[in-house]
Amino acid sequence: MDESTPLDLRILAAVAAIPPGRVMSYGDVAEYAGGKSGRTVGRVLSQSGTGRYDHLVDDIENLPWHRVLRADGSLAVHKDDEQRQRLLAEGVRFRGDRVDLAAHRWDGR
DNA sequence: ATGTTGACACCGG
DNA sequence: TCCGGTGCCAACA
Repeated sequence: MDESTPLDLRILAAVAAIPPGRVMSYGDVAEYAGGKSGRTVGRVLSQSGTGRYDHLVDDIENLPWHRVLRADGSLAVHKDDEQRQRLLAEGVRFRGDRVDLAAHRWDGR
């Protein structure tokens, strides 16, 4: 995955690489994928379900978008319900309405 | 070209 | 800790 790869694709690949039970913030993914800001990551994920990237990602239906959350551990505002269920199902611990980042944050290795 | 709009982040009160 | 304001980047109208 080098510089020639489109940013959108690198972001999707980074998300797809997050192991079950682990999470990354939008900013983390942006940095890991060589992007500029977390906003870009949020934009790509928001489009991942519209068919925009169906031709670029093999199993887009199975993209673990729920493992990406805000820097403070709070969930994506529009999909928070489903996101919480999916994370709980993977054993992710919550502190109230936020994920315990210290315990689940993935560094890409 | 110019303003608006987000699945964001950081800082100060 | 909660809330606003401010900075950001790219897509869109």
